Amino acid sequence: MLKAERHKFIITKLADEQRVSTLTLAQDLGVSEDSIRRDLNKLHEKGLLEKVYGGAIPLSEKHKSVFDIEISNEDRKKVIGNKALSLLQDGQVIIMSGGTTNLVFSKLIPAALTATIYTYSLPIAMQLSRYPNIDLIFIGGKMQKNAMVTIGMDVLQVLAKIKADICFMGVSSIDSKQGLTEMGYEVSIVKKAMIESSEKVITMFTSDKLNTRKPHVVCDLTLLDTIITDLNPDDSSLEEFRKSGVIIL
Amino acid sequence: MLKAERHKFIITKLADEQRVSTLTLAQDLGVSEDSIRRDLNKLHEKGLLEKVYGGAIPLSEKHKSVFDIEISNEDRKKVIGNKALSLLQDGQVIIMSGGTTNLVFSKLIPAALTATIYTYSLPIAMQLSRYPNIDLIFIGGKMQKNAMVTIGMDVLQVLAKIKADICFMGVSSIDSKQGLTEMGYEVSIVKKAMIESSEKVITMFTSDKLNTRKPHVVCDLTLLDTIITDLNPDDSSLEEFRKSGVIIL
DNA sequence: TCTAATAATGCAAAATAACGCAAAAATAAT
DNA sequence: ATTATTTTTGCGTTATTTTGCATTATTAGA
Repeated sequence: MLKAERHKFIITKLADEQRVSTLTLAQDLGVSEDSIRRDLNKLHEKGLLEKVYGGAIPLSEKHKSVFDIEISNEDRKKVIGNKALSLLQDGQVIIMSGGTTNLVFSKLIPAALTATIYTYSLPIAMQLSRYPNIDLIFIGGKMQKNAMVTIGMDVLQVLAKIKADICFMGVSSIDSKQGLTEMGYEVSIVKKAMIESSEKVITMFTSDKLNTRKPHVVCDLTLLDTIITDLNPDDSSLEEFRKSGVIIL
Repeated sequence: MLKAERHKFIITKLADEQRVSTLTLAQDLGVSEDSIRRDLNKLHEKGLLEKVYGGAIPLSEKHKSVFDIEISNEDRKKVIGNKALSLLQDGQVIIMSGGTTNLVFSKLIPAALTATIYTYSLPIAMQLSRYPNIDLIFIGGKMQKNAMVTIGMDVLQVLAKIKADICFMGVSSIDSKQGLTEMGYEVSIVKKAMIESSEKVITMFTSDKLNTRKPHVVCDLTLLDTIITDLNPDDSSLEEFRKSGVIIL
């Protein structure tokens, strides 16, 4: 049994049972407890588990790196993303806002897509950088660190100069009367600029955002071309939106 | 038995059993363990398997997500990063280039540091976005997708307008005669601009980059203020650099 | 505080790997 | 064919890694 196999076994068992004990592992794998301890130390160094007295437990959420982003309601967001795929066409110029909905959407984009995409979100840019046929342009500026997006004048200046075919916009809050609203003033300004620069505006949001409000207004529903939710397009809770004439997917 | 046949056998067996041992393979194929080791090394170089003590295992499906970045020689890079920490001061304006050395360095920065940092590397920006007291500015532009950095005119324009106290620069190649050189033309231009915009220029590189060359010249040694390697500052292989008067950490 | 369990450390033996080298084998050149 | 050249191979030697044990800390819990 190779050391690497032991490591794999330990990781697997840990994921399975949420805890492993030094003694049990030693018996399972037929090696001394010392070896197991050394394995556990190695795996701990690699940041794959948390050592505790008597064994090990999975990594606590805190120590995870910035690079793995927590996505809530991922399933719903996949539903939304899949609907959005139908709007993509080769050759488009696209603006993508930040947010985890857009991030999930990015992962669903077919590898062959040819397009030019502007974004100001770090995680989305990283995701899109694996697509060989996408011209990717990052809109620089001051970083809003929690959301990992750029904001401010620099962003507005760039947006003012471009003209996109379509923009995919995640939203914080949407309400049939108030329209789109955001928590941060600066983000709301950036979104306004995005809308200005795009031929078509697609908003994507999970149904829990429905009929909620935030301090800063982005725009009202009339400026939106399409909204995409995880709900069935003719769900009753979308009634008000249907009246406003926006396309619902 | 031809070498190519052995290779094929090894790959097949590995796919089959998820592990191969040097000893067993030697017996199976009727050659010495040395030959098997050489085979395994070759196959490892080709990126077809993962070598481990006692044999080999299939490639770990690690960097499946764009978000986890493979860092080679991480230990050495940590040594470099730790040395570089001594150059940080509160209140500095800093430019950071891309590269994994800088990424490792970023992770080592003390949480309390107050500074303004410009960067054009997505992974580094993500990493730095967890520091509460750092003003982070991302330099936008067209993305060079494999390196996850922006390049081109937009980057140059921003760099031309800023004046930093210090810049931390990873390098592809350095040679005591040729100076700094890069694989890509555009990256070389960006680095030139970085140097222009910075009071002090710090270059960081692992010792395997020493005395190597790439097509595009960035600058010669005289423009560098400090170089940081994983070697002891008075290592003999740094002799030429000492003569040029640059500070060596 | 005391005690039993668990961990860390240093060490030597065994296993494995790396290195240099010369013989053997394969390949290319004449 | 045969000579020259490169590649491959196995062996001896020297590192490096792994392992279990003995010993010495450290920890958790009564």
